[in-house]
Amino acid sequence: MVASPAHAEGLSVGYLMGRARASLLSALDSRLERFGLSGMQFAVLKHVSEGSASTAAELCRFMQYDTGAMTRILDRLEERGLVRRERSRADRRAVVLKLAPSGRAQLPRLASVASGVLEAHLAGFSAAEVAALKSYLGRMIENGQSQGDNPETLAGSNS
Amino acid sequence: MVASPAHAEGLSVGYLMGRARASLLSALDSRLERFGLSGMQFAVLKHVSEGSASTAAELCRFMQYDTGAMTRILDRLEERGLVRRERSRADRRAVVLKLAPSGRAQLPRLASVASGVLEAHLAGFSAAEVAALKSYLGRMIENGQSQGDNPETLAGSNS
DNA sequence: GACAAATAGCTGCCGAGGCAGTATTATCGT
DNA sequence: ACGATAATACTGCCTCGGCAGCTATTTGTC
Repeated sequence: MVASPAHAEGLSVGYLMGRARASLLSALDSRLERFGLSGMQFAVLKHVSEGSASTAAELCRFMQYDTGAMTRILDRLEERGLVRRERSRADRRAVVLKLAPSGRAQLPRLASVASGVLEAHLAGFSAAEVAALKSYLGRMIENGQSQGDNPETLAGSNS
Repeated sequence: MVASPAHAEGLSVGYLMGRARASLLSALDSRLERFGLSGMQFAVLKHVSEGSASTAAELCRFMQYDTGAMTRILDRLEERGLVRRERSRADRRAVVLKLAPSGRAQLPRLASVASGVLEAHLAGFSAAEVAALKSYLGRMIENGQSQGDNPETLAGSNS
């Protein structure tokens, strides 16, 4: 009755994604531990360094992250002297984020650790397989966005 | 030196997995909300019903879940009359989990909601693509297990 | 049989993310 | 120019998962 029962079997896709993500995250955290950083803190640092976002709000939109949590992460990064916060003069609500010298100095090492973790998890993957994986995940995200807003779209179909 | 730099670009695989999983989870939670259950509670209920695990400890191993958190989830499920806990007579430390009648009655509806959410996220996927996705995730998990234990395996390769 | 080690389940504590509320500043309509 | 609306960043509050510690029970060793 439903589209294809083969898809659903046991929600295993969800479990596998959770496990794979947890493995990636905990490996990253454990390898960054000796730098006193969490994976999330590193990710923020990296985005700031790449200029993906210049303010906290942009960063939150870009990373789909809570603004409160972001404030606290930036607190830590600023305490440790890795990031600087400056009130923007163009928009005095906004805080401009900049990499502090210490952050700039440490970033390459951190980035190499992080990419090492990812490489290890993708060991044995061909470039085409990585691309396929990314594309699948992207499609799932898109599907989820279409669905997430209108809860009545899916009715649970049958008994 | 390392396998392929192309893999690493921006850790995007990690981000995509996080987003895809978050989308799946939040959709499941929001659709289960009117039943007063979280996605995690449903997952436990389902495993109990399928006999994947008959005790809390087995359930924790099977789902890679914390024992303390499991206790609290089972508390809720028992309060709501969906699950029964019985001290095992064979091993008086263990608690045997059984689906209560109310749980058994509600499960089909819940399961159909859950599989609907998954189906929606996998809309447009062929069976082969779903299989490939699962296989990729499985391989990442395996790679992570080999690596997670010995942190010095990966040295961060280069600058 | 007695003692050590391991296991099941539970509890308190901690850190992190999500959410609501607040003060400040921008923007838009009129 | 003025007021309504929105946006930024920050702060408590809540919940949840992970961890350490605890008791009761089982298993293994001598």
